Amino acid sequence: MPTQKKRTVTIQDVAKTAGVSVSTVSRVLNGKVDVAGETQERILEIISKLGYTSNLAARSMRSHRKNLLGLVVPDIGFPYSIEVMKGINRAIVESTFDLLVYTTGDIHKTGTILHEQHYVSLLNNSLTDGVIIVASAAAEFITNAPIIAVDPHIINPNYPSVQGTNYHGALDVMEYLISLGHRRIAFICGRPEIGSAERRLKGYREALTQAGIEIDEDLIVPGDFTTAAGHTSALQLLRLKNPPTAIFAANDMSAIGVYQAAEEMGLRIPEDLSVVGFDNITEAKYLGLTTVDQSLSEMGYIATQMLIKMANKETLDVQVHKVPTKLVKRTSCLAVAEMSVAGKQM
Amino acid sequence: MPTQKKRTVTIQDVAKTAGVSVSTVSRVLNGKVDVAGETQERILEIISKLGYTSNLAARSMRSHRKNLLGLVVPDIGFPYSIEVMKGINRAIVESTFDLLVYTTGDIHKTGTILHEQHYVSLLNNSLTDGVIIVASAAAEFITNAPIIAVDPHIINPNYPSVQGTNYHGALDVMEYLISLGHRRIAFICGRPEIGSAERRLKGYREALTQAGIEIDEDLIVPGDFTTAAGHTSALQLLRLKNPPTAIFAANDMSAIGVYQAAEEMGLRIPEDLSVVGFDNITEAKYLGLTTVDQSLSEMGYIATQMLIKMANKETLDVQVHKVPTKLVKRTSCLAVAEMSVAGKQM
DNA sequence: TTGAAAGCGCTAACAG
DNA sequence: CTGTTAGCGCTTTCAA
Repeated sequence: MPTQKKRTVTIQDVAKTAGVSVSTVSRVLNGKVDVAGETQERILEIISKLGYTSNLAARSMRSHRKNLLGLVVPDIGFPYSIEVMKGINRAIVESTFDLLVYTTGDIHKTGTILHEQHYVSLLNNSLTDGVIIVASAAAEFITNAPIIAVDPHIINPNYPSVQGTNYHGALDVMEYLISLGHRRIAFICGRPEIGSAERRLKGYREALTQAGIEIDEDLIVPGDFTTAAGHTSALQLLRLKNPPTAIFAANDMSAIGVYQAAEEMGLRIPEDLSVVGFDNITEAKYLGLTTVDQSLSEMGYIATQMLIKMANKETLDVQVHKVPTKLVKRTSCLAVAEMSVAGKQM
Repeated sequence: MPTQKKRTVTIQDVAKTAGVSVSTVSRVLNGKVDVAGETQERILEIISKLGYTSNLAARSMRSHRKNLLGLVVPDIGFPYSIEVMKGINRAIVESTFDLLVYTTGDIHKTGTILHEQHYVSLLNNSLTDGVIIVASAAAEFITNAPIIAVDPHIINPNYPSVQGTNYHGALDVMEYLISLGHRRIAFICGRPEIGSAERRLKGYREALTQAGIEIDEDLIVPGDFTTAAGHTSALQLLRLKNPPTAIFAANDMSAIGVYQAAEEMGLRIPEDLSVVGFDNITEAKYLGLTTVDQSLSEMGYIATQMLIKMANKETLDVQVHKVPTKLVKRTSCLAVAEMSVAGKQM
């Protein structure tokens, strides 16, 4: 392996080479003003000549402000995490903070709540000035530095959080479908342990009640946010004696399952069947399916800004920040594609 | 702010509470066998009661193996980085390593080469067992632990790397376009300082030469991988007295610019104009544009596996690993959308 | 089987 | 303006 030093260059080496004490070097490193110009220059030169880099670990151990934010996310490869990270990224760009993302690659690799708590502590107790936790299942965290949760599973967590308006989004969906003349509208559930999924279901029920449409429990079918489950449940619905004319899926992954099922049954969307999915992050948006955009990226952006405020010891205006959802109506694939190009939504 | 301890719980606190020395606690923490079963249980209990988490910084400073890999990316919000991260994520899941991603959010925030080198050292000299660096511009790195580069700008870097077969991919594109009967094929360049962009251009030229088509330098126009530049250059091309019948864009972002330009000129794709873009990661794939898939995610996957080998002190079979590109022919948006659903490429 | 003590590389008083 | 000194929290000999 080329280009590798045998031993790491430390502040000691720099000090020795420069003929000064380590504290002087440290001062230069930290941009303190009380160093003679000549000394400073010499040290800087030696630093770059030796290829010295300060040891993050040692530095974090001593000083308190690190200008580093942490992000704990179960994986970094799925659309959901990616959307949130886009927003976080934007806020980081605008700030003076850097970002350290910690991931185990897979939520199933290690367990959940315990590990979330562990990683939050790991980062916050040593390296970072605060951490963002995405889709957290834990009810509380032990940490010195501030934390903020994006879309926590718990509805009323014990920590500041950013959440989408899931209930109202569901109301919007139903209002739209009902305005289209639908009376038999089915709902494909999300994972019941997740707060946001339950709010969507609640909105579904409430909208029917308000519209004076009797709730048919046969039209409420299980799901788990996957395309496979959406597919299965949609088939079940479409084979009913009295099938629904519209299906509201708890997320866009499930909606794609519905799309597949409709295709297999030879049904056309939206002529024969209206399909709406919550979320707007997967290929559903290219299939002409109407979706609810809860702007995950916006949630990441706002969360980061809130965290930075906390790291700067400013107080927060609200403990729970709500990001509004938006119904995105679509009719065909081509229309979408052209729209996204015209709007330069790259 | 609720749920926050005033002071971080340290190994000292655990030791004191358990009535043992810190070294005993440390032994338990590190799974050493020479601890009495009874003592171990008691300590474990106290650890969880106190909510103790070991300080990553302090730990890293003393021990050498950290089971942690680093990733340095200029940003985590752009399609390019995201694709690579998907593959890295997959490899991490399969391994015993965790991943720490370091980003400044934006390549322009801080500078480039110097900062890349800095971050690599930062991670590798303290926290991680090795780092992956994406789209690196630096020619060399000073680091103790191993590094691997994904798609480095430099063609022959001084460190192990994973690269796409850019030259051959370009050859494939040209073969395809020529087989369609095109003779006037234009090329929109990428950033000239980037090795992979230059290889694509080289492939373009070589293919023309081999096909006995004279190279018209007017058909080779500048670009910088952005949609805007692709748009401008495409307009320039299409307004030529003798315009091209096909355009090969150095990446898919530029290809979208071409798509926009064609639309403005009232040209239909592919009837009036064939468009091919290198890369397969943006919405280009939903616009019916033919693209070259260089499987960035595969590159991330392989790089991670190579890095793990190095971290385990195994030797590498090759210093430069080539990941083959693949031409993805498309004719219309709908076809693609259906294809991707049928294939369940979520 | 356990404890005491020596640092890892760094920053932050405190003197000078 | 600069050096001395004392740890940060942890792992790791070395003794007991």
